[in-house]
Amino acid sequence: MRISQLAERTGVPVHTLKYYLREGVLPAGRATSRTSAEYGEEHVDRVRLVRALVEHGGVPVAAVRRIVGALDAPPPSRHELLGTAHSTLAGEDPGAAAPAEVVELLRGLGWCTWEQGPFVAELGRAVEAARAAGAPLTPEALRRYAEAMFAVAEVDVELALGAPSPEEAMRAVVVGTVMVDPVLLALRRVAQEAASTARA
Amino acid sequence: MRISQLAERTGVPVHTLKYYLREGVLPAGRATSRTSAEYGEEHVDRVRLVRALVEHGGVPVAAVRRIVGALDAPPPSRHELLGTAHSTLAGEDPGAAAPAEVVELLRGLGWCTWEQGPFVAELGRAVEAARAAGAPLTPEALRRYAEAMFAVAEVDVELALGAPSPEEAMRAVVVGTVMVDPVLLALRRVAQEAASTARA
DNA sequence: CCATGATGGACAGTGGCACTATCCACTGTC
DNA sequence: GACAGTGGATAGTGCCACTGTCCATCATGG
Repeated sequence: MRISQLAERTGVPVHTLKYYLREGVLPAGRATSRTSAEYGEEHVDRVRLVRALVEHGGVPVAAVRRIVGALDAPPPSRHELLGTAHSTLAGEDPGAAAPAEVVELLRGLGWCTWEQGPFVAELGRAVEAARAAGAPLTPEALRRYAEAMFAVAEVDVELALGAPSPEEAMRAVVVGTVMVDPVLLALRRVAQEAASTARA
Repeated sequence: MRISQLAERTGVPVHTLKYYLREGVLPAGRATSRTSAEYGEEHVDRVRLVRALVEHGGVPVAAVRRIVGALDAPPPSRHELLGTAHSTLAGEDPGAAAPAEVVELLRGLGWCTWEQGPFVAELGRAVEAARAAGAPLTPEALRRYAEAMFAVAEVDVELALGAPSPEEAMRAVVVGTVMVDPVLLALRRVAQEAASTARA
């Protein structure tokens, strides 16, 4: 199919598709001449993925480029799959070391995590910011939040392990992580109403 | 204290403080003359809150105005507190009705929720977007995510109920909801590593 | 065979947003 | 009484995701 048909199929304007091609988040079609190229179903999927990440996931286009790059690269073994996915999603440097409270929390929970990794540092920043804003985030509350999110992560891991191929697993981790975040936050709000009602 | 001292205390440039005054997210100081005003500790707290919401919470300044407006308004009874906080945080219209799957899920969980509310609709959109992006979000996985987030919400509600005053409770709900979101997402990533390691 | 319109490519422009800079009249302070 | 600080207004900056314009080239219907 030609670019105008790809635009029609996906509902994305031709101009935006050209922009995606320029930015490297959409692979070029198979050139049939110097002024035309052929696009396939994989391009439709890719466009849908990019739109979802940018629009609903709030991911910057530069990060989308890294993500789709990771999806296109030959996926490593399942062991390093999560590491590859995470380093793709983190992108930034850790910046500061994790505060003692966070490290202690993780150790107390018995989690085997990479304490120098970007997400532990990110967690430290987030906790600090919440406290600075005046949120009543006690260590006990944090521990219970962590246990709940461990249950979430177990589902994540099972979904990834259930994927038929390494490619699918990679997609499950990366897309699942980014796109399920808003689902979890919406569930949290709805659950707050339910929990509040249950208390009354 | 004067605006320059407020800037020094908070680390926010005077120009930005003037911008916050213009945008109505920072109340004016007590005018001591036509060219000077006196700011107090409550202004320091407010600036820290605004910075935290904008910088770490990614909240647009227009939404911050609504949030601080809700914090300043005399808080209603504890029963309607969550509703007030949520309508402040939602802002937007529900848009579309929630899909059948989501409504069914909530009923199956026995949650007493307002099915026409903005967050149920938001949840529907998020689920749809995740599926469109190719995330393997099975109904069973969604159910387990929901249960985990219910545990999160229980902590939220307890923190709010534990607040000494309605003002504090309002702050706990609004700030806690917005600023703890990044904490939860960071915990999810860290927990993924831990859960993945535990499986190996 | 040729007019017409689609295509790929380059590059500048748009709109939203969170600031940030400039300017001005005025005033508290040294 | 100089002078930096203040409030107020207006305009500009940088980032980012597009979006509009222009052009040479090419596919295709009449």
